[in-house]
Amino acid sequence: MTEEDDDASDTYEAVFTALAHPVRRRILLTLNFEGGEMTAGAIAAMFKHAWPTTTRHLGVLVSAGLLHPEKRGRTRIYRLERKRLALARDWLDWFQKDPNGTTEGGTRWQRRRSR
Amino acid sequence: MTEEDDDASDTYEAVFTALAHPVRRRILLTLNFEGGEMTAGAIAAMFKHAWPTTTRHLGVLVSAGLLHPEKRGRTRIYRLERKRLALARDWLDWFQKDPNGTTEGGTRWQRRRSR
DNA sequence: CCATCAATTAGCCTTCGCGCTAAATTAAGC
DNA sequence: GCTTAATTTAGCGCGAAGGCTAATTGATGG
Repeated sequence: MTEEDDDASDTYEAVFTALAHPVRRRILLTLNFEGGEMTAGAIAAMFKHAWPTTTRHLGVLVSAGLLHPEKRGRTRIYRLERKRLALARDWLDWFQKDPNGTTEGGTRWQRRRSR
Repeated sequence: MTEEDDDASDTYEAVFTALAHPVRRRILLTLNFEGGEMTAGAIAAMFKHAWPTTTRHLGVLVSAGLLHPEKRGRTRIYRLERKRLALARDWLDWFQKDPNGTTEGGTRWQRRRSR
């Protein structure tokens, strides 16, 4: 039970840490826009910084589970893992609904965004 | 136009960086569960680490716009800013819907979570 | 097989995050 | 007004993040 909690905590830590850097967010957004898959070269070409820097960012995204790498010939393809992003989205969703089902505590609960 | 983008980028950077640390996520969750408001002392009492450490975490959350501080007598009350959390949630939401309205690119688009 | 292209790995350096303790602030209470 | 309680500010130390260049791997093509 305690271990499960730690695992979950580690998961969120990795995901939100990965999302914290603008370069990594831009990689995710572009990947999303481009259909979910890109080569390392195409991703590295987006930035002015050195290629190894991009490689490192890709590593962070992969170990957070947000990207999945696949070797194809001499190029490497990175695929977006939308389920992992949904996990973070769902965590944030807790703050938009009634926290525990009770109405105690004073603050009234507005239900925003019906969709 | 470019400045607006930078501002937005800074906003997301601050918010996701704030969310990256387990202590700060726990503060937000507890605050949510407790109705949205707590004193600094009550928050600090949740953790085994020193009080100034909590003060610093609260500072990070405040400058990310996720918490709003209010002086009341000699105690300080921190209030949860749910709109700010919704902003991060909405950013993540882009990855769960059709990215640009077109169906090109191959990946089929599933619409998860009807609620 | 040798050269080349795609990408990663190794190693360096600087800045930043986050823990601590000690000192300072500020409001209440007697 | 002095003490006590609530909280922040100052400053230190260490380890990790994130940039760079140089070197290495591994698949392709001639």
